[in-house]
Amino acid sequence: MEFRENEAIYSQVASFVTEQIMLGKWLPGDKIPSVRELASDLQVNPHTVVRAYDILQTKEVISNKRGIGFFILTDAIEKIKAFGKERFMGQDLPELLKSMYLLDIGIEEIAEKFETYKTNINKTK
Amino acid sequence: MEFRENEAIYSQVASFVTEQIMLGKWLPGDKIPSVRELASDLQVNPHTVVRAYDILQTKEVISNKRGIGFFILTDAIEKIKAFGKERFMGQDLPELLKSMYLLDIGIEEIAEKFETYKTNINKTK
Amino acid sequence: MEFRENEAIYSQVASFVTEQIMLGKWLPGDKIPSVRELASDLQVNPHTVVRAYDILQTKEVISNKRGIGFFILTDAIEKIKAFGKERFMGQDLPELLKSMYLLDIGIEEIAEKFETYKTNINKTK
Amino acid sequence: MEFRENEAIYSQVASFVTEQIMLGKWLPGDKIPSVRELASDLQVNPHTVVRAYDILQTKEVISNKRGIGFFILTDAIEKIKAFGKERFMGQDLPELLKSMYLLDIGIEEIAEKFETYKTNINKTK
DNA sequence: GTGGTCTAGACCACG
DNA sequence: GTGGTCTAGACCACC
Repeated sequence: MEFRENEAIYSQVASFVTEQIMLGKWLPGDKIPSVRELASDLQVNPHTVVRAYDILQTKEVISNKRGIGFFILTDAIEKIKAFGKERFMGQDLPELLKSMYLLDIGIEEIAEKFETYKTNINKTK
Repeated sequence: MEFRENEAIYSQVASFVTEQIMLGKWLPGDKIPSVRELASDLQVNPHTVVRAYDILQTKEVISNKRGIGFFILTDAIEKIKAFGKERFMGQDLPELLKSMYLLDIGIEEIAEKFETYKTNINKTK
Repeated sequence: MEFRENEAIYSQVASFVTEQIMLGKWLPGDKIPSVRELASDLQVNPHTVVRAYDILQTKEVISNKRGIGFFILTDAIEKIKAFGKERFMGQDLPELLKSMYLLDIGIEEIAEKFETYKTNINKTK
Repeated sequence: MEFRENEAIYSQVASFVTEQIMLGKWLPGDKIPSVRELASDLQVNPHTVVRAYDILQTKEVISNKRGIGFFILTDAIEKIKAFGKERFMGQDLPELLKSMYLLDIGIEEIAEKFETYKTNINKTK
């Protein structure tokens, strides 16, 4: 896996996990890869995965069964949506609107890109 | 002025300057505040303003007349739009579309917020 | 049975056994549940129960009759009180007093809660 | 500084900081020692102090001024009391009451120890 | 096997 | 100077 330069790896690992859940690749109730396993898969230090799992645990997306591993909580998807929407509405969206206004970009252009994006996603499925 | 946690202050200072220009508060050809003055106004370290001006100079938005100060270049607005659009289309927008897709946010919601945003901007003018 | 996060499960299992004895639910001289039985009842790994019984054996609260099972020793209650009081006075209480002092909690508040606690216990009997 | 065996060092460092505040040795609004400084003072790895500060920042006891250091928030004492009281009432107190009941310890004994504790504290002041 | 913690040492962006 | 991040490697308790 490749990581973006401008965001901390542990944060991207956490996002990776949430995406697996949101895309239905990992299911609520299931065990997720162990710290060492995911670290090996993603070619990062176990410490970094620990930090990512720690964040997800705080957000009540995953939970630790001692001595066994981490499991996806049954209401993980709702939690992810709640956190994500809060962030989107409070931070991302205001930035987006400001950029659109200042750069003189119309909503039609965004709508078009969004359609293209969704089409591409469905193709790769 | 208050700064967002997730972005470097010098970067937000640079954005502040470009916004003044885009909003027509500071005009091309005019002199902008001295490093010390802006640092004092925004309550930041002068070092930080130097770095912001440095970036804007690299982007050919402002120019330094030695011993006098920094001036907004005549084609600053075009430069800002070019840089801004590139960044927006290449980096910000893809992230946003992904969030919208995963969080199940429709384009209509964005369109509505955008209208509200534009209305509010015009009121404050 | 639910377990507290901050304490090892085997330790809580051991506490569970001592409580059954102190509350008179299990009597000195009697046989206690087999490792497998208790593990099944409490939904824990048999390994964990083994460890708990091991500790209680060391503290001379229970004793193993090979091939038959574990039995509560006749002086179990005295042993439990001795161990418990030592731990309470030497470790738990000092921490608690410090917390009470720093958080500005009065002894009256504790006394009141204690009365309520005792009343509730007697009701459930 | 010496650390207890049964509690993580980072947690004890966090407690150390809160105690300095509660005892009035460090004041709200003031800067606390830098990560490296405290790590050196307490003879621990800087990483460990980072983790402690991270927790305190989450609890809104301290706040980071970028490039300068961590500062005690003005309402730190209230925050500490709130967190502490919640923990005490929800976790420590129930344990305390149970121990008192099972070990047959009276409230008078606790009261006496508490008085002794407070007297000793005042002497060392 | 699992996660949790700690150290040592390095590099980086930021102010 | 400040904090933030990452790695490598080790040890531990627990299940």
